[in-house]
Amino acid sequence: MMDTELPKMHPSQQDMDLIDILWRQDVDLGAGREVFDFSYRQKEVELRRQREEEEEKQQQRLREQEKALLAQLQLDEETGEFVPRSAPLTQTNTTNAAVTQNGVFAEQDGDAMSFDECMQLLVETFPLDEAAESAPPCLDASVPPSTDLMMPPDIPDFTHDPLLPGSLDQAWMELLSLPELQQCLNMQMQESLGMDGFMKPSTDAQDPNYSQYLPGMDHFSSVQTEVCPPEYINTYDGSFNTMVSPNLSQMSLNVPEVGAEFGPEEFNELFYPEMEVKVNSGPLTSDEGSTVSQLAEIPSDPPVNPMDLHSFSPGSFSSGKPEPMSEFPDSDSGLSLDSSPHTSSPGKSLNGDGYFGFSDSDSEEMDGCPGDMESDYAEIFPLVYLTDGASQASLSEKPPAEAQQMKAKSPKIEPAEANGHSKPPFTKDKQKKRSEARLSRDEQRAKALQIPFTVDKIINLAVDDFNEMMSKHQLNEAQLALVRDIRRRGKNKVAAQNCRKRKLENIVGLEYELDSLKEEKERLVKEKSQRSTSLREMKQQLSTLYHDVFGMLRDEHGKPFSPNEYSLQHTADGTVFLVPRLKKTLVKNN
DNA sequence: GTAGTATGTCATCTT
DNA sequence: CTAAGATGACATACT
Repeated sequence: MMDTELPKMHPSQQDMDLIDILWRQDVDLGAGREVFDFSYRQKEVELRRQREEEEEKQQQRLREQEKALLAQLQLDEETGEFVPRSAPLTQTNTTNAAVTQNGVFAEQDGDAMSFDECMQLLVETFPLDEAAESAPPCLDASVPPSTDLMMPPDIPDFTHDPLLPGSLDQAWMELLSLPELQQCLNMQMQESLGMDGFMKPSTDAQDPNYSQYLPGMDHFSSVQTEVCPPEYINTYDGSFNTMVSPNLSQMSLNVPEVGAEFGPEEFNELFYPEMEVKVNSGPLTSDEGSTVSQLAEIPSDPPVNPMDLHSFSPGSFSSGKPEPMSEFPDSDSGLSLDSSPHTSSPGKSLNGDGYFGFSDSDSEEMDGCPGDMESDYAEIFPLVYLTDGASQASLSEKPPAEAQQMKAKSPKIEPAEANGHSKPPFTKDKQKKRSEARLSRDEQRAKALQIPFTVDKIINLAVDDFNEMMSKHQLNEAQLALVRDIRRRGKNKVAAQNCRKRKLENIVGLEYELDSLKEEKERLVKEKSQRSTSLREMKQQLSTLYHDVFGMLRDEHGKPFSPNEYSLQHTADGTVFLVPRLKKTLVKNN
């Protein structure tokens, strides 16, 4: 709810600005308001580039914001469902949160100090040994999961983020300043880190999907449930659960998120110098040994960077072996999902039937083509992936499901999935999702038949190149037919888009023409009126002149001629005759 | 539930 | 004649 609204705010504002600018430009160019639309269209080509740049910047900013907010947003949804809402908080959300939340939040400001103090206290209270057991475990657990699970999802976002490091920092600071976090820290300190009995299963908060999709992570979830105190979970659940290892304190919970973006090492250096030592140094004791070991394995590899993603060639992914970790479809979808609030999508937790779309569709998809789809997408539509960050994330989750639909040819499946998410967090992206799904449909078909080309190539290659490409591979009838269909559909799709665009432009052009004609008509009517008036005046003058001249004429007796009996007529050469009316009529009659 | 819109797809015509 | 493009008509999804 909040998330959808917030993002829109910025765009609208910017859009308005942009429109304003464009309009002003048009005005400068002499376009009137009436013709604004049309001129706008006509200059579209010229302005498009500019607009796109603007939009891209805007989108990036949006993504940043969304990303920063995602966690909290998720929190809202999930908490709303499962737990007393603890408040996530971003500048934008703060207002709402403050209203809905209890007094705890009122104290947000000035919490930063408490956090530092907490850390200090923690260090003091728990020598390295203990820290290794308690705090470090949290970090470890949290970090690894984030890197492991979230890597794919984060990547897209991450690619965007580098440009705006500030946002991350800000989000971080916000997280750190969270009252819950502080509270947790305090509690943790008080209770010491011996959280053994602490945790009780709050799987609700936890995202079952991860375990489902990431076999390796199962133990994580279990560990979480055991270790994490319900209160903590409740407060943080949402995005945090999914992203962070549960066993950690709030702090740890937050950590993973950051770690995912910065990489564990960086994160540790920044916020947990001491912790870092422990984590890195040590085999983790406690019940999470397994997790720890995983962590160790999963090292503090910095999250994959954008370039890395790019480097992934479809071929490598589509090699055909489903690799649970790297290839996992979830990773793809998760890729988008994790970073986005989706991870915490309420639907999942509530229904418990696993990730929306992933459960069934994934399995199906898997059989046909191990989840390399996404990777392929990344290659085929790199821009989309790299530029679309958050929104894309939401999109990516759907494709599988939709693809399934397509396969089954039963669009009705979607509603069922929709149920899965009682409320899709990012409905605004649905269009994109849809289009993406469309593309993925052919993609999936191609995958299913193991067609060795990308849909992109199939569609966009020139005839000669296409034929050459086809000749290099032995394809069976079905494959050939599919390739032809894909090419035909792809080209027709583009043609349809062009056609519609043209039609729209024609309509706009005709509207403009209509306006022009109306204006001209008005002008002509006005001109006619003026000329009519002028003519009347001239007639009047002529009449006056006539009477003056006629009145000055005298016959041989010095008497004026009667206007009833005579009239004045003039010839082309300017000669004027006095013609008897009767005579004239007689002449005429003759 | 309906109307309007956007988009993909197919059939057909045109280039 | 074929391929590609253009376009009307239809289906579907979404708002």
